[in-house]
Amino acid sequence: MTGARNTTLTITTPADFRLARDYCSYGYFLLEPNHWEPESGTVSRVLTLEHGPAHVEITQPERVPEGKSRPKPLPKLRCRFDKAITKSEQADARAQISRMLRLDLTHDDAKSFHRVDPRWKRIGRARLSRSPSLFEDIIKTVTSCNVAWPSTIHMNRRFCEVLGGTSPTGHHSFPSAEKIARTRAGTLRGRIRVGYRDQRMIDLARLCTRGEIDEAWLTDPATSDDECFKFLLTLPGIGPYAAGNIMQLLGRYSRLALDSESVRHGKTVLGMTGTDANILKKMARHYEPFGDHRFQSYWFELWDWYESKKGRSWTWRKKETATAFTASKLK
DNA sequence: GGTAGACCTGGACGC
DNA sequence: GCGTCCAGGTCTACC
Repeated sequence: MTGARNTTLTITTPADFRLARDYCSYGYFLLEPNHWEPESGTVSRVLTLEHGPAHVEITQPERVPEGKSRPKPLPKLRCRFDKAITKSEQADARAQISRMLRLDLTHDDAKSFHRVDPRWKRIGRARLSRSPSLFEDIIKTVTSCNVAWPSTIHMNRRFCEVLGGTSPTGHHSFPSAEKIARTRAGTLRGRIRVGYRDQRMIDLARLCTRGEIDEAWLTDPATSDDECFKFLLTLPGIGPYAAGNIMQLLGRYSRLALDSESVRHGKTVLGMTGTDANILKKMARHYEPFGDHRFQSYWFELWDWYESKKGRSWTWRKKETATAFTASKLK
């Protein structure tokens, strides 16, 4: 994907940002159209821009500091597109990449979290990756409800293959809200296999296109976590788990997103006993001391457990996780 | 406010 | 290869 006219952007990151660690920090990095190449440390995916889809490859350059032998990542990213993109598209691409990689979370924000939960200071975990858009995060969350992980992978792949746009090098994008809003329920059900989620996803897309899901309001510090959570619960297909998960994707970490994996974690790692409902209550109490960082503490504990089984997340391969990360194989 | 059952898909299992 | 069972979170109806 080289070409003299193709655009390359450089994006400055916070000093503590590490592409491998911070991108491979949440399960969505394994879902299409996202791709992580462990050998080269490259993030790639298609971004939807004003003049059409553009594939981007993102790397973090390294340099060997004077007097040292090991290379250290530089606080910048190199973003190579498969076509030339306009100035306004470049600004949009920067914003989408920044959202995806949580570049808005500063080194000081990370320090605040580590003061509350010092367990993650050494490895430096604080950021959780997400999608370039809130709409994609919402739909991905719905594809993760009431299914096993392989089905979530399949739904996201089909979304891109069936409804996504195509970049000049033949890569598919995640479909826009406008595209899904215009799609028939039968297409979602028959070709993307989303089942009963079909109409709910179309309704979510229509709410997005009408501006009724206002990311600026949802992320405004003046909007309380309770207001945000209550609003999310009014959305079709969004219950307590999905609302909690969308909260963390919005950068609000004061709530947990409790599901069957939480029960497993409570039993397996925290040694909790009782009915599932009892364990969920115990989980909620267990993470209270982490306050506004509850989800980060919970999630990195869960992630650490996966890594104890499967190695560091930045060594995982998408294909292998489709079969290796099912509940029965993680017990 | 709490709870039972339906909603779909796909993996696991038995034959 | 086929049929059956089950897991998974949300929604609705009902008590």
